[in-house]
Parts: sequence; C-alpha cells; structure tokens
Amino acid sequence: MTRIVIAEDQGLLRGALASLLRMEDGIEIAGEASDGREAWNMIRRDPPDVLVTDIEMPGMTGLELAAAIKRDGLKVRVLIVTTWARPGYLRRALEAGVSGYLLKDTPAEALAAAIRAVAAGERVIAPDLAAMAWEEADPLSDTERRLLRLAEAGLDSPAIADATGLARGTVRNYLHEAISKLGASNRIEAARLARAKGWL
Amino acid sequence: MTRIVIAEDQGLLRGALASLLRMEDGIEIAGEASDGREAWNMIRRDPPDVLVTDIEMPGMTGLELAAAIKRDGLKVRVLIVTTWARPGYLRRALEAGVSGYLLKDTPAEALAAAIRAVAAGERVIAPDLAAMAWEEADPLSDTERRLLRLAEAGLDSPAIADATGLARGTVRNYLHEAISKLGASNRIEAARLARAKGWL
DNA sequence: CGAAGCGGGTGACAGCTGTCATGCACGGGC
DNA sequence: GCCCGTGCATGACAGCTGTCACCCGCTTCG
Repeated sequence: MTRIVIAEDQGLLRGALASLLRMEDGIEIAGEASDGREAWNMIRRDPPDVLVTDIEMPGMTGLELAAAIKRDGLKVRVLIVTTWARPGYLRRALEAGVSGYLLKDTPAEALAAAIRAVAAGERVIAPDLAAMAWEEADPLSDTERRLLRLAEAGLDSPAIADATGLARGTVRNYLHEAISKLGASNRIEAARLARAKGWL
Repeated sequence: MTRIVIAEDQGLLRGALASLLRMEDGIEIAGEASDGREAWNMIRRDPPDVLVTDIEMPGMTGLELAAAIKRDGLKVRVLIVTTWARPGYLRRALEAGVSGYLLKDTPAEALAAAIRAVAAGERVIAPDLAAMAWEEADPLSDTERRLLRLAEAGLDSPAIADATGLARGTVRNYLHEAISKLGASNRIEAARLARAKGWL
C-alpha cells in the first residue's frame, strides 16, 4: 500500500484528486493539506511514501517542502504537480531532489501511474519538460532579480532606490544589466521574460 | 437526470472532476471538452442541461461560450468555475446570463450541490464575490484597454504607435488617461491594477 | 443654428530611462 | 604585493514618459 499526502491549495482540485485516487488500488490517502505549512506538519508527524504537491501555495511552496524533506533526510518521495512549465522551477525542483514533475494539463489517468512509478523509486518528468532542464541557467544575480521584481510591480527607479537603499544610478545600472542579459529592450519586457522562465 | 458538459483545459482537473461527478446520483456527464471551441461544437450538437466551464481557455473563453449560448437561445445553464475572483469577470459573466460563478478553491463537495441548484433554476454565486459585483465598473475605454495591453507586453510609446497607427503623442495621451483613471503612477502599475480587476 | 462632446492630434517641459565610460574599495588568487 | 573581478557609485546624453494646454473636425442635441 502506497501512502500519500496531497498538498494543493485549490480546494476543488484537491478534493477531486482525492476522489480520483481513492478509487485506485494500492494507493491510500494519508492526508490532504491546503497550504504548505499544514503539509509540512503532516509529513513530519507521520511521513507518507509519496507527497503529491503543487508549487505555488501559501505558507510554503512545494519547492520549499521538497528542500525541507531533503534537509531533514525524510524518506518521502516528492511528486510535483503544477501549472507551470518553467525551466527555472524544474531545475530548482530537481536540485531539491524531487522524484517527479508533472503538469496540470496531463490526463488524469497518468497521475496514479506516476505515483506508482515514483513510489517504486523511478523518476517521472513531464515529457515536454525533460529537454528544458538543461536549457539556459538563470543569468540574473540576486540584486538584479530583486530590483526586477520591484520594477515589475510598477515602481520607478527613484522609488526602487528608496526601497533598497541603493543610489538611483546604481538601480539603473542593475536594471540595465538585467535587460541586456535577457535580451530585452526595457525593464517591463525583461521582467516578463524572467518570469516566464521561472527566474523571478 | 441532469446532463452536463465539462469544459476545462487543465487535463488533470477535468479528469478529476469527471471522476468526482460520475459518483454523484442524478448527474450524467454528457461530454468533456479541453478547449472552448470543442465545447461549443459539443453543446450545439446536443445541448446538455448544464455547462460547467472554466473562463480562460484556448479557442473560446467561458464568457464567450456563455454569450454564444445566450445569443443562440440555447436552453443550457452555465456554471462558471474559475481561479479568478475578479469583479470584471463576474460582471461580464452575469451580463452573459450565467447561472453560477464558483471559485476553484471552494471545497469539492460544493460542486455537485451547485450543479443541482443551477439545474433547478437557482443562481449560485461564490459568497466572497457576491458583494463585489456592484463595485466599480470598468472605467477604461476600448482604446485605453488596447494600448494598456501593449504597454504591459513591454512595448514603448513609439512601438505602440506603430502597432496601432496612432500618433506617438496620442498614445501618451491615452495612457495618461488610463493612468489617471486608475489612480496609478505609471503605465506598468496601471496595467497591473486593471488586470487585477479583470478589465484587461 | 450653435454649443457641447468626442476622437484624434500637436507642442512643450520636467523628470525618468537606457546606455556607456569611468571611478573606487575590497577580497581573493598567484 | 600585484592584479583582477565584483559591488556600488557618479556623470553625461539621447530618447522615452507623464502632464498639461490647446487645436481641429465631426456628431448630436437643444
């Protein structure tokens, strides 16, 4: 019997997945969590065989969960199920030692099979994404990433300078760096590109 | 027996919802569609009692589906199920004559109940949203909306002028209007605010 | 008819943005 | 000890942005 915990903040999907998986032989739902922290408490108290988790959740993200599990040496395999086909997410997931990464637009039948494969020690990566993992690494420095996030939110250079304690000119230098690294022609486009790759 | 069609582009959710609803008495799944156009063909060929649909889908959005159903006078009640708690979306949905609007983070058990209520001619609105429907209407003109979308994509004023055939100064005038209508301090913030409200 | 409103436009100005050259301190490597 | 990379900064300049005042042609309506 493979014991699983489902962590997913969308109630409808969480409930529907639970009812889908309850019909599968050999899979037992040990718990359902609606945010990352709840999932972490559940896992620490009674580690399941497999954690099926979303990435973007309140409290703790799925990637943070995977990292915490690895850090504490828990014997829980992690299967990420997310909307986002972003190379940056996949890369971080693999670095955090996850066993599987599926997209939410794969057919529902594939989920139980993926859970069984992961439980058996195999690695399951969404086919469209397997190739992307080795594509371009994140070229942004931490400072560039931080400033780009603020620019994305609509702050102008002086406001960003105030918010970060940097000089105005320095802010523009960092954004310039980010823009040219990303091949964009202004900060808006740069932020869009970086977000699409999962680097923000 | 209530016959329903499910239109939802995320395969996992679509499949899981189908399996959830298949266990309900009195509900029969007449079809599943993975994009708006497929759903429309399905509905026209053989109208179900209720259409359960996402909003953002390739081909045709759920709002367009609802409008098309209303235009052709089909006797299909529409239940929107979406991630987005945006007043603009809810308003447009109500104008298109939908019978229900649920968020994807409502508990799964509520879905079957909502479908039955809608089939019985009742109207079901997610409680958090009911109040928002009468909040601020979209203040943007069509031109403002169009230019804001281009600005959001990272085009600067000259590029937007080229793309729309307007003069550069005019582009700035429209964006200025949009910025001040929305109480933003630049085009980036304006685009973010408008998108958050569902006006873009 | 005339006034008002609307879509589209111009010109001007202060301030922001993108680009580049250049400077300086500091912490490694050799 | 010297050299280089890195992080942060400055100054300058062309071009873009936000704001405002004002113009024109075309409905629309009293």
